[in-house]
Amino acid sequence: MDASLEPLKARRIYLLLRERIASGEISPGTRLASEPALALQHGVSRVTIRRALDSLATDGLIDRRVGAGTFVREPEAPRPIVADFSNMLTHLVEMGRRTGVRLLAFSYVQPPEAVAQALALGPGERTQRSVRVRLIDGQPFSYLTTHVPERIGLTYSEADLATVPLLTLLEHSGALVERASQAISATLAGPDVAEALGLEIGSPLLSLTRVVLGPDGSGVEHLHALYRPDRYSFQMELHRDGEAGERRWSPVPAKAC
Amino acid sequence: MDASLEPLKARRIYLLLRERIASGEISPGTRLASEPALALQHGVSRVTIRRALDSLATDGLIDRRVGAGTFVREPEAPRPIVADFSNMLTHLVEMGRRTGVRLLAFSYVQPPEAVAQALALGPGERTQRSVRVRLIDGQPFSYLTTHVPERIGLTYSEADLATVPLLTLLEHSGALVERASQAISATLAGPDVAEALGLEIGSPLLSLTRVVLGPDGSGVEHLHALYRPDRYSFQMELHRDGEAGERRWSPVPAKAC
DNA sequence: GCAAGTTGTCCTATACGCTATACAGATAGA
DNA sequence: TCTATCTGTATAGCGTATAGGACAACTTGC
Repeated sequence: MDASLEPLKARRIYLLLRERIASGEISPGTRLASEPALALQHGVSRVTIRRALDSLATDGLIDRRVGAGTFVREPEAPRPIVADFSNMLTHLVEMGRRTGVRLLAFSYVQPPEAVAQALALGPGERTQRSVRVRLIDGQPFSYLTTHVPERIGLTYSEADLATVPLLTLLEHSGALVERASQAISATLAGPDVAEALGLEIGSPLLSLTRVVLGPDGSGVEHLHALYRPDRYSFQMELHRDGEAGERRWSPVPAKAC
Repeated sequence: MDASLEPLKARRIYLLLRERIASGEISPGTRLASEPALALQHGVSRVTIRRALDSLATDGLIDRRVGAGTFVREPEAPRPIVADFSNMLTHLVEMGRRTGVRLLAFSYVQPPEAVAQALALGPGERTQRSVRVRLIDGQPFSYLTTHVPERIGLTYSEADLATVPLLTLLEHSGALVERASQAISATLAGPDVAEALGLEIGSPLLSLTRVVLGPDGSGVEHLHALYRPDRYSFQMELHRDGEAGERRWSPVPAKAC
């Protein structure tokens, strides 16, 4: 979780062991090789091994017992939030979890080239830019940067944005929301995002870019979202469809939530 | 490409800038902030900034001009592959791109606990484990670890696996493939994955875990896939559906490919 | 042409990652 | 109980990354 301040060699070994544990290659309850043994195996000093194990320990992945050894801990299952392909949070209500929003920035700006192009804006056309952090049970899990064309953004206030979902604001404002295209990728946490999400710089993040368009192809919203993978993931059910030779996966429609 | 011997801070800044360039956050042709400015922004010395820029320069991502500044170079256009929500590669044929597979490992093993559970295996039941790297135009973009119950895996050979898509093998073998559930997340590259994908250790990766089940709920395949985000991303089209007050996104069905 | 600002190069002092070693306290097995 | 082995802790020393300068060569805009 916080291996980013870690030196090079220790970080490498940390990632290596973390991968082996996560993949189940080293199953829970197993005793790891001793620190001197690991040092020998990896060709580093024992101090370096200890640094790696320290990180694993603060991640809660291992259990160190003096005199006995180091053991892989049973996962605690603080289950992350799960969203389906349409990015709706599911089961939030059933689980009795509370979400919140912190508005970090709000202003009207000249949008980045990529955003202007995606929203099909004219040259010089400005956008309302907002940066929000979403929380679940008081813990931040996503960092959202949105751009909305100025004429649409002016229909609601900064205070609205901090309380009402953006898409609701847009549809109440009369903007017609017809379709969207989104891409999912991965990236690293920069300094600002890392701080807002309570992460180390260089932590992995799930990245989502969504462009919402109206019926006439005009841009309504540009969303760039970064998620903590330990607290949020996309999940979807697929069904095998089609005739033999032409079979493929198709999505199972989302349950309302 | 190889900054692996690079020190800590310089490496971080290298990764950060590289990510921003790859994601288009800093568009091609743009001039970067000056080295002293970058040093100030990131709270490091100019020497460190220069180390990071050196790596970007040898990667061919930036263009440094004495007296003028540092500029983001136009990408050489190895556009990333795009997959839709059902994880089908799209437009591969139209683009005339060739994919390949390298088989890194193949054996029958006692599966990790998590896998055994997902596939609903009995205790002691073994699986066929394979590790493959997929290539596009000779470049690796994904690292796939699959587990298949032994009785199903025995119906095809190691050579088959290196040439024919796994799902095709499974369906030809008589296994009934009914549905699947998958989760998308993000993680960091460990040493082995990093080498196989030609990345630095600690690079961000898109992670997909898919469990394929037969009609009776029996496990058919467990897939753990890691993707280079610069060469691969998930993309999907959504449509706004439902009555007012109950509106939500639904997926636009994939085009056959 | 000139001034301001940029990258390229060199320097020294400091900070720190890493190694190597030693020893104390806890544990487990014979 | 005794012994081997493990983790926890501390120390000293080396090599190098980093900080913080200074200066030259070059470009751009005025």
